[in-house]
Amino acid sequence: MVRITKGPEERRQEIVTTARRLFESEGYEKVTMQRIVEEVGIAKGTVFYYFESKEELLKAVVEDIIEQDYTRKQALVAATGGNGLDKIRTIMQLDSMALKYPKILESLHEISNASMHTQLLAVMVNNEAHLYETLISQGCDEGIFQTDHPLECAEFMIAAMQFLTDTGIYPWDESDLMRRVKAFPSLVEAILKAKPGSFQFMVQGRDWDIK
Amino acid sequence: MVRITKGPEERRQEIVTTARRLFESEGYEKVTMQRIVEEVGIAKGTVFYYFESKEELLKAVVEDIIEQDYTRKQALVAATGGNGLDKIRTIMQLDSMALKYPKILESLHEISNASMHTQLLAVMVNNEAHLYETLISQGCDEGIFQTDHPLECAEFMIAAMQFLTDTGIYPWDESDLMRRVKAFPSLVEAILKAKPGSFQFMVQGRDWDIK
DNA sequence: GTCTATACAGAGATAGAC
DNA sequence: GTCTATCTCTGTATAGAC
Repeated sequence: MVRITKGPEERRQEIVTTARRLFESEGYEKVTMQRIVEEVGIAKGTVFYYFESKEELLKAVVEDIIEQDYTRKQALVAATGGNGLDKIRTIMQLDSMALKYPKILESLHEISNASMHTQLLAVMVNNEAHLYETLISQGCDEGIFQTDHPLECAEFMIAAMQFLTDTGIYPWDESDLMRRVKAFPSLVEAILKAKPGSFQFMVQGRDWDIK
Repeated sequence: MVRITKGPEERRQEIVTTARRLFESEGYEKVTMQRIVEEVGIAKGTVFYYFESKEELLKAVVEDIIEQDYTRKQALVAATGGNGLDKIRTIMQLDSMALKYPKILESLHEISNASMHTQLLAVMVNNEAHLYETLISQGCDEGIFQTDHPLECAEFMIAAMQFLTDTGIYPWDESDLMRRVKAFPSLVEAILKAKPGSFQFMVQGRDWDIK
């Protein structure tokens, strides 16, 4: 058989990218190592040369997703002007966009995806919380928010909102989703002691109202 | 070989109980069907007669856990007097007890357990939220809380608190856990617009302060 | 250092006898 | 309703070619 040698970083990234695509579209448990190596066009042993196990590969994929997402958001925040609320609005709206598109297949409620989703969620909470913390602190300085625990506020809100709306984690009813998203603004405003209506943007421009 | 026939419900429950014990102590993914049937003392085919797949068996186990937990809490609430806050305190303290003991083995942070934990968490949120909703509404009537969304408040708080403190879901640092739990009272008070200090009991009588 | 090819124990699942 | 026997295919390990 033809032997193709590539630089180690290139090959590694190739595996991660392919695995990510397959995991995202068909679920971690359903995708076999066999399938991955066929798609990449390498031998089975090669994957195990780069990653000790399937779980290690999953970790790498999760890091890949998080890193990409985080970088994009941080750049966006840096490029955005305005007060803390304006900046939070910017990244929150980015989230709602990102949530819609690539989840079509995922939302086939598979328990099989749970390991991947949970890990993703946990790492995301860790990362995003620090981003939000900065913006919440800024808002406190500007007098539009008020809290003694900006980081914990951020973690609390992100964890709850992600968990309660991600249909990849659990097949929530559509009516449950609507109900929850409609309540989010007042909940967030209560936590941050923000002016009523500040977070109303969270339910606007969405299909929640129409359905 | 000896052939033992039992009533279908008895046998089913026997399988669920054994599977639950093994899943809880060693993790869902690590426990094989082979292991389960050996422990129960039946043939492999029998399990597949009762449950279509290993995942179906997991569902049954999760329901078993939730049901037991929910029944106990509901009875406790019914037996407790006082206002909404008193009752919430009662079940919240029950939680912290339940969390401590049977998790010793689980807290070996295994990705393998994620599917089970996530499912458990989601079903628990669904169930407990309704319990808390009643108590929050009662508190609103009594003038000690204030919210337009008692159910969504409940879901939000339960999801966030469980997710951020369950080391079976993700191996959080101990310092993260302490930090978060210490912030919970003021976050919950903000959401429910309760009197400052109302939920201070959440951090008392715990080991958080000592460590 | 990179990679292929192949081997293998053990997993979840199934068919059909009892 | 329960058993045994058996199937397929998985994740993983490894020997050795380039």
